[in-house]
Amino acid sequence: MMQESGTEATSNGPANENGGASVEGVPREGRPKSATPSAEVTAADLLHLQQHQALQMARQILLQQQQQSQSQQLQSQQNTGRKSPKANDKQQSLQVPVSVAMMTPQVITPQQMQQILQQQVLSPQQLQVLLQQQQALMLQQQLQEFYKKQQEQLHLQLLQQQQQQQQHAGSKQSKEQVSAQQLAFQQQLLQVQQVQQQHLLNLQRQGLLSIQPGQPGLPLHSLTQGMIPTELQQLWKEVTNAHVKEEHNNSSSNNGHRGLDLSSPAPPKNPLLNQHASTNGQYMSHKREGSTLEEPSPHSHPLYGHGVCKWPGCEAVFDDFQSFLKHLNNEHALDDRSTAQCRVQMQVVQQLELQLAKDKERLQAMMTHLHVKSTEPKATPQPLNLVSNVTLSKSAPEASPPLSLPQTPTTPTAPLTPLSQTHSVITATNLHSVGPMRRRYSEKYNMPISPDISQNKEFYMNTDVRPPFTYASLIRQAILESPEKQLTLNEIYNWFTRMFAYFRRNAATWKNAVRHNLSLHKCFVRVENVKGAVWTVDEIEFQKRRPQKISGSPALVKNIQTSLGYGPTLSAAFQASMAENNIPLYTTASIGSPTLNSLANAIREEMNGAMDHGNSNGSDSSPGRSPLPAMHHISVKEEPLDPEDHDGPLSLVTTANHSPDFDHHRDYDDEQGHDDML
DNA sequence: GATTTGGTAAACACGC
DNA sequence: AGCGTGTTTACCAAAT
Repeated sequence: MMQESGTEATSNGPANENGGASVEGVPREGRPKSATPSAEVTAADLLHLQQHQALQMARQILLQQQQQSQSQQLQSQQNTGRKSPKANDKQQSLQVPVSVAMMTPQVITPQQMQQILQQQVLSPQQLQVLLQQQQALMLQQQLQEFYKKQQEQLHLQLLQQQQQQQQHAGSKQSKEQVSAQQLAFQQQLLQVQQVQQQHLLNLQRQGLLSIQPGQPGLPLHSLTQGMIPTELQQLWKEVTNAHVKEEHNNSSSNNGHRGLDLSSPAPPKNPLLNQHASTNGQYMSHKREGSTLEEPSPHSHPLYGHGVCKWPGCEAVFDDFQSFLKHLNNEHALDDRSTAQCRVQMQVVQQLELQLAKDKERLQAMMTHLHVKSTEPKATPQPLNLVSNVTLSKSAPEASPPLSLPQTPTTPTAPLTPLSQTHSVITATNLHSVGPMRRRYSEKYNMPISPDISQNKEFYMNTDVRPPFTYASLIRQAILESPEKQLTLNEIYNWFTRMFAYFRRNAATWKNAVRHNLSLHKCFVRVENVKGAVWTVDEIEFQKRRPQKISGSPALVKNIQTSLGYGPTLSAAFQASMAENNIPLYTTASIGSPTLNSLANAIREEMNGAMDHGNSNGSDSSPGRSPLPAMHHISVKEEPLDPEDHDGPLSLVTTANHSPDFDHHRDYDDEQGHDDML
């Protein structure tokens, strides 16, 4: 395998040889090169340091403000405060209701919100608004403070530099150096300011910063809509975590040196804090799975976990179970408050049950629709992607091609990516209904299929249902899933039979189709190899296919691509070189967190959809915008300038050495004879 | 209704 | 000769 990629460069001329092309020579930044590197580095380092400092300060301010705003808001609501069992002088002195005063990370959990609700006569909506307000407020203040500080420090630094330079004022050379240095630094400053402004603007646009301190009832619709709940929680957790952290480690306050909270919510370092964070928030619990925290203790109690009292709103920490029991009997005895809390908890449970019932119902309806005889809806915990266009596939171990998109079929007649059944429930005969289903959901938005496949892998593997993807998509998927991003024809066959029960029949038919597609589509590039010929994917071409038609104007498409930097030239040389160097270009799968990826994907999907429907011919989103999803091995067929001409014979000599050493599993080819049903 | 796209079938060529 | 691979053409159906 490895030799293949290594040697193919020699064996195939046009495909790979432009690898050394100097496309990357394009300067990425417009930064003046005159400045000496060392000076730039120094400035950058300083800036970095100062950003850290500013961030820390911002964090501190945030924490203080958070406290204040929380206590203020809640005090204004009512004053029936109860002291927290937790040892926290500050907050005790504030005499704020326990559940809110202890704005530990769990504050976002429904239980606590509910408790606040019941304690404070707040409706859930009010509560939510309250939290959102606080969050927005904090963010705003934090950001502003941070930016202000950052700018101040930058200016300060600039001044210092100038002073230094004046002292040094000597030779002409050093003067030039100095001015270049200054220039670079000023540019940096400008850049920072611009980024800040943009950031604030963005936040404002999102509604994040639109809330003014005294302005009640401004929900963060856009925020909550734009962000996945987990992201929100993460964000909130980050903020509140910092809060706790600050309180706990006031002496050794060197912890908060992480990056800007907004962009890089890092997991808390302090296990204790994390433990707090996951105490009674069911959202967090799964994140801590596998840790020792989940181990059953000898003294197990539903309300006692990780050394913390899990009574809603109470996070009292106990070293031993006995003291917890004592606390439970004392603090949570049968009184009005506890009763009310219990009622609220019941409501929570009821809500959840209601939701569960609804989902079950939906599942039933879906299964009925799919003619699945499900004698019992074994509410398996969503083995397949039901709701999660956004939650990326569980990041399949293989670096599945990025750029996932909506697998929600848009057509009712779709073979439908199976929803909530396990393959064990569905038999081949049950779902065999699909005839010559030629439609191509995967193509609708240039939709790669990886999420669907990875999520419904089991299903497709075991159910004789035709996958709702085109051959081209499947072939591409097969190739991209391979470690080398290249497969022989036989390997592609094997992938098909391995991954899809459906393709274990009618081999002659679909194999022919596979071959046909490989030859027909420009996106599949045949590369000579020592061991024979392998097929690779030209991602650009793949993305190109659809929009060309949509836009109706190949020239326009080309223009756009060029303007986006993915013009044909680039696709030829750049891809090749990237592929050769095994550099992932812009694979969303390779960078960023899954959630961010999913966000990006969702956005991209939206854009694709919008463009698609909006027939904005110039918008052909995918080729340029979907950012070169996987520039895995890519070679380019001749004459890349002609998008439509795919009848020209390849310049590659087709000396197909079949790889005889490949494991031929022909397990499923026995039925080659009958090509029925298709 | 024309065009595009994908699926299927089939013929053909080539090399092993 | 048979098989696998690859190319190409033709036709049909669905979507645009």
